[in-house]
Parts: sequence; structure tokens; C-alpha cells
Amino acid sequence: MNAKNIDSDNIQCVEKEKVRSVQGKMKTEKFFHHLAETFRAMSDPTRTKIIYALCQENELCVHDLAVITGTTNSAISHQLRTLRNMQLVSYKKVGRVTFYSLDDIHINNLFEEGLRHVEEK
Amino acid sequence: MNAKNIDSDNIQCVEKEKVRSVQGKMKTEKFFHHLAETFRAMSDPTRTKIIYALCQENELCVHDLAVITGTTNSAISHQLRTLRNMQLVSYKKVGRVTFYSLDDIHINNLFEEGLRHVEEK
DNA sequence: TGAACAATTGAACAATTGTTCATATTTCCA
DNA sequence: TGGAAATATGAACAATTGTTCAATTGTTCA
Repeated sequence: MNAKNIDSDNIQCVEKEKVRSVQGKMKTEKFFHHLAETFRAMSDPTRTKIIYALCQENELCVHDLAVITGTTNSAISHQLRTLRNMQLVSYKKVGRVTFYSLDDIHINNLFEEGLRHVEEK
Repeated sequence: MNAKNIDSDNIQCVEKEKVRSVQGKMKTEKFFHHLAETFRAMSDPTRTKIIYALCQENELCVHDLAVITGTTNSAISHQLRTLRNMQLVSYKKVGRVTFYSLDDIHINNLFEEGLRHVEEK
């Protein structure tokens, strides 16, 4: 036993009770991964632009999203795939045009909470 | 002029009015970067654990955060620096122990909105 | 003073990310 | 039918990220 380890459980910590308390409330590894992934979905400027645009207009096609965000079709298409994989957007094909829209209403709240946060600064 | 460009403004797009409308509401480049960075702050599992722990207990030292998150002091210290740079946490030195706490109350709302979102799934 | 300790830091590394470029794929229409 | 258009995709690339390891700083206390 060294100086910092006062307890009887062989758990080294500075404030045993605090650590215990937090450990009792701790979520699973999976939970934190899921949580981090949720935030990660919105952690790229191109993606925030896409999501913001889809918040304003319900449905937009790839090309128009490229115009709005000021990037290439390809870059947008890749990011849309990412958002599709994350189940944030869904799409509808009409002829050779693909219309994307936001899929997850929960994410909408989260995104707008973020918007408000940045706007207030 | 090619087939998809019907308007008189040399702006190529599929649905001109929609694009115009969104463009009118568009924020600055800086805004979207700021927004993305805000979400990025919470887009790593180690950081979500740190933030979650600091939501439960107001102040925790580096070592206890390492115990709680199940990683090394060094890894935690590096991540705390990231969070410090992002101005999400502040710290207080007592002897050789550094106590960290959440700094940004806004982020708190955002984080808990994310928590709720993942919990409801 | 010097040993032990808490935390920080820098370098190195593998892994991940986002873009670009070139090339499909699918659909429309002349 | 053939060519143009809208989107998707794969490979390649540079940039960024998060961890580990080793070394360092600053503090306490015997």
C-alpha cells in the first residue's frame, strides 16, 4: 500500500467516495461509443452545412446541396453516404435525381440545440 | 447553357427557388466551423466519459478520471488539454493534484440532450 | 535535501478522416 | 440506340487524431 491508497479494496484513487459514486452511475462502453458517434455525425463543417440546409428545406438533391455548400458533387455524395450509414438522412430517387432529407428527428433537436449554442456566443 | 440550367443567373441548379431560399438563410463559413468544432469536442468516447463523469461529480482530479474511464493518466491528461483548449473544462490546482470541472454550461445542455437521445434508443 | 508522486508534455505511431480524381452506374431523351 | 446528365463509388492522398512511451516539471513530506 502506498500513500495515496488508503482504502481496503486495492483501488488506487485520490477521493474514494467520489470515484465510487461515479462508478455506480457509469454507463457501458457501448453507450459512450454510441454517444460519441452521435456527436461525430455533426462534427464536420461540410456535414453541418448539409444538415443545416436540410433543416431549412425538407428535401434537396445532391447537386443543389453541392451548390449550397460550395463543394463538389463527389464530396457531397461521399458525405451523404456517411450520413446515410449513420442513419441521419434518407433518400428518394426520382428519375436520375436523388432527393435527401433528414431522417432522425432526435438529431434535429440536438442539432438545433447546437445551433442555438453557437448563435448565442 | 446546358439542360439543367434554366435560370438567367448562371447558377446551375435543379430547383432554383429552393437553392435561393436556403442560400438566403445560410450562415458564414466560420459559423459552420464553430458548430462542427462544438460537436467534435464531444465526439470521442474518452471525452464523453470525462464529460459524463464531471456531470456527476463537480470536480475530479486527473488520476480519478483515469480510474473512472479506465485509461492512463497520460491519455486523460492529453484529452483534458484538448477540452481545455476547447474551453469546455477549467481547473484548479491544490498541491500536486489538479481538479477539473466543466466550464461551459451551454455544453452541459447539449451533452445532456445527446445523453437523452442515446438513452431513448 | 531527496525520494515519491501527480500531472504535463513531446515524439512517434497506427488509425481514421475528408477530399480529389477517375471511373462506374443508372436514367433520360434526341 | 447512343450520348449526356446525376449520382455513386473506389483508390489514393494529405491531414488529423488518439494513444503509448519516455522524459520532465512541480509539489509534498519524511
